[in-house]
Amino acid sequence: MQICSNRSGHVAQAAPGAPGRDGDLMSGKATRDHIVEAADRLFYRQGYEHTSFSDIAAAVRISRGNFYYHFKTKDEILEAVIDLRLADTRRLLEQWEAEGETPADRIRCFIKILIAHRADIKLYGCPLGTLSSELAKLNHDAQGEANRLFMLYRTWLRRQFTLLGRKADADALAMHLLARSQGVATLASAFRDEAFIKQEVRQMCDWLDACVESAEAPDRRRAGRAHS
Amino acid sequence: MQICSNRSGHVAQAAPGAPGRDGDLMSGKATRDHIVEAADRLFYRQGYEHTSFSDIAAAVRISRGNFYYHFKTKDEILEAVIDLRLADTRRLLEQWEAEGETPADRIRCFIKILIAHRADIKLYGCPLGTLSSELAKLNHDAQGEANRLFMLYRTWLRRQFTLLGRKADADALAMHLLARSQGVATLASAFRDEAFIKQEVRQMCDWLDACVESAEAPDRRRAGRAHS
DNA sequence: TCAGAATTAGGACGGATGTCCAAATGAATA
DNA sequence: TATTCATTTGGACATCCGTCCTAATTCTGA
Repeated sequence: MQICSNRSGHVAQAAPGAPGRDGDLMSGKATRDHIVEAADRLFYRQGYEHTSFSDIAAAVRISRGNFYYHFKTKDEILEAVIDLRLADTRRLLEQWEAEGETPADRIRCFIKILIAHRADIKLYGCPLGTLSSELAKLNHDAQGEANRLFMLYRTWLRRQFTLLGRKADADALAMHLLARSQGVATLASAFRDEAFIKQEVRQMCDWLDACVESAEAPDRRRAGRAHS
Repeated sequence: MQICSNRSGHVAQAAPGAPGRDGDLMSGKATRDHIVEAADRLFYRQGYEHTSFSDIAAAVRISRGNFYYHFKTKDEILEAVIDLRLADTRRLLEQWEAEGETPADRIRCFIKILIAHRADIKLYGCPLGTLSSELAKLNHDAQGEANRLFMLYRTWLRRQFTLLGRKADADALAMHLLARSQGVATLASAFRDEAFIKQEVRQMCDWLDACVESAEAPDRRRAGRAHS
């Protein structure tokens, strides 16, 4: 669900007094990071297969041949991009963990990420879902790695729902919420409709409130209708 | 939502006494249809960009050069595939219209298509959603045409919800249901989980029942919680 | 300052792709 | 049978892609 780079700085170890455009002076390790960041953005916006080495090279402003020094194959770049996203996601989840006081608050953080990234979602869909389905069609080896991103959110949400008092169906609730987010992203992108995102986010928040209610009063079966 | 060819026959004008495998004798127009059908299936399973002329040619068992006679460009094949899917979808919707006695029954037909095609969805996702997001990333001209597929379902569902007595929010309900279907397909494919499909379909049916209830008793605001 | 390592640039390569064409084949008609 | 048209074939083509190599450049430490 995170949209590309919510990493802190751009240059890891910025060289002193580098004038002009960003990344003029990049010391060793930084170039690799630049490549991965540019690939991350391009894979999201254009798709993995439709992004060529030249595209990334042009974005980072290095020569095409330079890639071979940092990555042997295109698959290695994909792997690095996925690792980057995994790390970013872990950081994001930790942040929510720290910010939200109650489990419901934290889940709301998850839901509201659709709002925060609505402009990108409208144009490019969800970075998780679109990458996952592309790799599925390519029968790509990294498919399993990419789906670990989904798994990260799934287990995190499951824990939140468990803490909420819905231990029995915590995983089902996590999957349900993930699916709804995915669906919202897909349709918002297809219809280029940001308002739909807001509308559905409101409903998901309402649904979450109902979950909390039914967890607090487990004998009250009526509220379970929303999610058996 | 329809999964590839639910068309009636395979060969349009079958030559008499054609033995062996299907499509041995194909008379003129039939070859074009064969190409489109094979492309339909391959675009769904491998994606549009990742499917080459050679792939389709091998599937139809014609020479690669033969394409130029039937289609000038690859885009033209895509266009034909989308047109085919549009026609199939229209036929499907008409069928549901005839089969279902109540609007709720007809909407249930829509929901249950996830069950009917769960094996394909698990492997390749939803043909609408995956094509839509692929074309979005390619910035392909046919993107608008592809999204007319979504529009077909949207307007059909909207009409059903209107007939159900939910005229005010019929479109929102239609979009909501479309989004949930998309999300279910995406996650079922990512996690290779057919059981999840069944589980979510059950919930969608429950949700539909709640919609019917709240439509029959519009003063009863409590039920609206499921979908404000 | 200078040698050696790290990094980058530029291009060669084989293969695959979409496009396009001329010749061959087949079917139907006169 | 001879002619005409529709259909199919196999391959040429220019281009792009991922990969890989070598030479140049830059950086680093003694």
